[in-house]
Amino acid sequence: MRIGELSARTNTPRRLLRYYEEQRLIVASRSPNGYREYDEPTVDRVLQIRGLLDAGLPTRIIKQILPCLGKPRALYFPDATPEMIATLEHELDRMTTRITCLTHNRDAIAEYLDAVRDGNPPDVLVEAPA
Amino acid sequence: MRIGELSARTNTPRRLLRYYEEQRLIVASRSPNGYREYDEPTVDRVLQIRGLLDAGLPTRIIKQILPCLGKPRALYFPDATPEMIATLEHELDRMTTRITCLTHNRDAIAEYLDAVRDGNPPDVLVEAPA
DNA sequence: TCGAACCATCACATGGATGTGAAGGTCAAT
DNA sequence: ATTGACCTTCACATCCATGTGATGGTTCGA
Repeated sequence: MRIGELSARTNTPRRLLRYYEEQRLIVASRSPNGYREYDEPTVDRVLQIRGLLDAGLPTRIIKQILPCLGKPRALYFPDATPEMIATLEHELDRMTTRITCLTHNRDAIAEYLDAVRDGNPPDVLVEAPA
Repeated sequence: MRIGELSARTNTPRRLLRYYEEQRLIVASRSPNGYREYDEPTVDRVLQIRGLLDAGLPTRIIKQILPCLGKPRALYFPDATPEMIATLEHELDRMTTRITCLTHNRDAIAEYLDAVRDGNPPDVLVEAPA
């Protein structure tokens, strides 16, 4: 498919698809006329990239992580240098921390919203900032 | 305490503490000489801010979320306008999505690392990109 | 009284993910 | 043959969280 369709199906601006390619997160072949041509799996890949990006990972890291993910696990299997392993381990920790933090705060917000929704707003209303 | 101590205790550059104040995420009183003066709870607050920031929330959102969090729940209780509730609900969804995505990918990475560590690297090594 | 270690404000720089638009090629339908 | 909807590259702009440094005030101990 061409960039327009990929853009539509992933809900991602064309600009960004080109950017991801520039960052070597995705690849595209070219039609004789120079148009980018994407294959089907790219759709999922872009979705995953967006997810990770939105989750706060920079493209630099995503680039390292992606190859270790998809179904056909070993499809692209870069030499797992110790240095890269270390990066992954580090990022693993960061992700766990993030998850904890996010979960924590999400639960707090949920609880808060529940309280408000039940017409059961917090007991005291001490101060309302300007 | 003054900014130096807060910076040390939260492991946060002074520059950022001033920035958070500018974004109205924290407040500081001033000593007669103009120095910022922080109270104890600010330490936790900064930590929480950093966590949320690292989790990918922008200060704009954090500002809205923070008041709904801390222990003395109703301490700052802005009028919960329907519009703000909507924002919170929306952000709640986003956080959940994020958590799912992060968890998903983290598990995949963990699994991958386990495999590599066990001297049990993926079966096939198809292609190593330049 | 001098220097070191704080603090202040201001302002400009950077990096990463994006937005936006110009200038132009391709192609299908009219 | 022209129009309109695609596509290309290039380049500059924006937002946000940060870095960095200039310039100067305050406080304290040697």
